[in-house]
Amino acid sequence: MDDYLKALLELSGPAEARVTSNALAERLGVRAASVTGMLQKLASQRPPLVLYEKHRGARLSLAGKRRAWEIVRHHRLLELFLHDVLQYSWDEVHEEAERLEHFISERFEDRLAAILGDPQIDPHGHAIPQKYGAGSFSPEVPLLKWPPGVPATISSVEDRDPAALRELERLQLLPRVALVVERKNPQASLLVRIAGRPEHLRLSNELAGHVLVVAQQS
Amino acid sequence: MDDYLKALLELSGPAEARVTSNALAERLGVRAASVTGMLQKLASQRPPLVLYEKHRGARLSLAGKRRAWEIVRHHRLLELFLHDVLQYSWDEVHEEAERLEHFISERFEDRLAAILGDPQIDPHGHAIPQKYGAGSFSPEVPLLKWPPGVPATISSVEDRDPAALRELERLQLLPRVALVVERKNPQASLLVRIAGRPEHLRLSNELAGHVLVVAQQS
DNA sequence: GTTCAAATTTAGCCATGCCTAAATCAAAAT
DNA sequence: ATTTTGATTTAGGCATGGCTAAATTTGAAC
Repeated sequence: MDDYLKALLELSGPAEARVTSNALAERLGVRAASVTGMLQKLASQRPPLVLYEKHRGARLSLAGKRRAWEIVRHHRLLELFLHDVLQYSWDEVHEEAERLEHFISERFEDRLAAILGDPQIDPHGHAIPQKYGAGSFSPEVPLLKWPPGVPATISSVEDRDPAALRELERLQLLPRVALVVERKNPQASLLVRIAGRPEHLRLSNELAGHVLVVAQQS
Repeated sequence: MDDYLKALLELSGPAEARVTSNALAERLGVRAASVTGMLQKLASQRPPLVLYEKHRGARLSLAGKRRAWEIVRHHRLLELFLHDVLQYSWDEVHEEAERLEHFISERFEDRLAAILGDPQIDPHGHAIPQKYGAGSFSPEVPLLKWPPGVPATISSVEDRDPAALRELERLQLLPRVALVVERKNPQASLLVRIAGRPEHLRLSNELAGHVLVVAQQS
């Protein structure tokens, strides 16, 4: 159930657009028929967690959003804890956090935040929502879509793909690193240069798709 | 499933006696009929996790024992972590550990043990089994059954009852504390004196039942 | 040895969340 | 405006682990 709410949050984005059953099914790795069933259940909870109109997708209700952001907070606090305290590498944290996020108590959440010093950012550069907070989406854009020549800073990286994360670490493409896209090779790859380094890096579109950037920090 | 294995481990004790469906049902807070169903399932796993003869109870198989001790290790490592790192009080750790013990990975277990310094004892005085180890039962006996006048040391306390734990903490009846049973009042209470203190404490049988002791440490 | 009570098991049901296959709807193309 | 096709929903099953109520077995008391 939590997984559906989280997927809705992430797929509907800042505009809170409706999300189709198919999109949810793909994201969650289940069949569309299962999604329909679950959406019906979520919509018939009291209070409803999603607003669902058949054949036109679903979006989160207020209660659904609250719960979804809470789970995201759990996830990101756990990732940071696993990384900083338990010495997980950054490609290992997602899977474990994904499992545990559903089971930690309010107290665990609070204590974790306390020993981590009320952190704002997780190991992949994602903002950790405040408690009871509605969370927010930052205005980052995929590196793939960034205009060549314009200085950018990596704001975050997609956390779900361990192999990609290992590769990004090897290339030192980490959050807060400044770079410039030198040249785009639309169907295949991207040439980038990290600020303050001479050499160029060639990134597959696949890999660049995992990197999100914002305009150069002053 | 894990819960059944753990309950079997704890109820069958060092002698590995068979445990009846009823005893399991009581410990797990489910109906006896549910226990029968689960025992049948556990016995028909490959390899079987329990050895079950209908109408005469069940005991753990080797594989069942392995899994049960692993869960106990998870539980006690988590309790110690919650207490020492996340600053839980000792009456709060059980419930959270009970939930999380099922979901932490091997890696989590290992890292936890590492940052805790490969600990041997949890906050309630219970031995933390070694990894892959078969665990063992220490020769502790309930304070209620300890002979009056013979010096004893608290080895551990029952971790499942938060109210009792708060009371024990208030009275300073903690693991490694030495004491003597002054007088027994079979149907009601116990008079004890903590070593090096003048005053006597009156413990209800109920409370004393939560305390386990061993012969005085040299 | 029979009876009876308590313990245990069987039978059949509920909810959760997944599945496949079949039906249906909606929207794009004619 | 109709057809077609792809998206979506319905219908009916499966496994998990609970439940109640009704058998059945065991073992203790006569």
